[in-house]
Amino acid sequence: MKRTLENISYEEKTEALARFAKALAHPTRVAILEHLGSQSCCFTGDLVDVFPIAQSTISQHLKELKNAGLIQGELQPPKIKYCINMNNWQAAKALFADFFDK
Amino acid sequence: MKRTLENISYEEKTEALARFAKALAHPTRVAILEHLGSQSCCFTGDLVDVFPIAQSTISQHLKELKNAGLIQGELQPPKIKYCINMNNWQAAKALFADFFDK
DNA sequence: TTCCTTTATCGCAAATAAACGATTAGTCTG
DNA sequence: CAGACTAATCGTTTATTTGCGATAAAGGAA
Repeated sequence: MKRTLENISYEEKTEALARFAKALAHPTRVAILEHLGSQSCCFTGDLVDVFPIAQSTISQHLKELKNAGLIQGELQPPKIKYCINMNNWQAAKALFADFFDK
Repeated sequence: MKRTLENISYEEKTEALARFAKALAHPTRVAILEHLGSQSCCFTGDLVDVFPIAQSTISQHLKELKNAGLIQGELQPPKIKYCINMNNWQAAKALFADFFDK
């Protein structure tokens, strides 16, 4: 990849939408968010119990969701409580709504 | 990947959302859809002119969008006219709207 | 049929993503 | 400080994605 000299650049909205979409591009991450939505918050350990995948894998998915800005973690020793980042969640919601309104 | 014995299965809605999201997970594909939305339809060749990427690359992106069901091609010799698949577009729209309404 | 135009596919290379087990890093409690 | 517990990171393997040029299809026109 990246074999072209110049990188194409798109509108910031386009890039942002693609970034959010990428975060949602894996069913496990969607499921995590759904779970998070219904509980409003939860701990990593809860997810490990819910989903039959390794703890490290879940941690990675959480990391990506965090990087995308869709969730945020709050230290609550000895656990970490993850919640949806409502600001960015609303931003994403608006982006998608806008996008599909064509 | 896929090193676990059993494949986890998710709700169909979850999978569907992830599939659509995957299709939107690349800025070029988002841009193609935006372009398609503003024109309602267009030809592959148009896109090659608009985006500074190889024709084969665009063809691949179109293929993925087609596989995801977001667009459809109509033979209009010697070209192919691509349009948004409104049925699936609306379905995707509803899925995302639902998802973000948490 | 042969040529021309358009688009899809093939084959390859490089980059990312996905998953796991093992280890490390934090943060209390005793 | 030592131990216990939770979650993140590391290192590896495998799969998927992205991109390109080159080639093949497909269709209509000459």
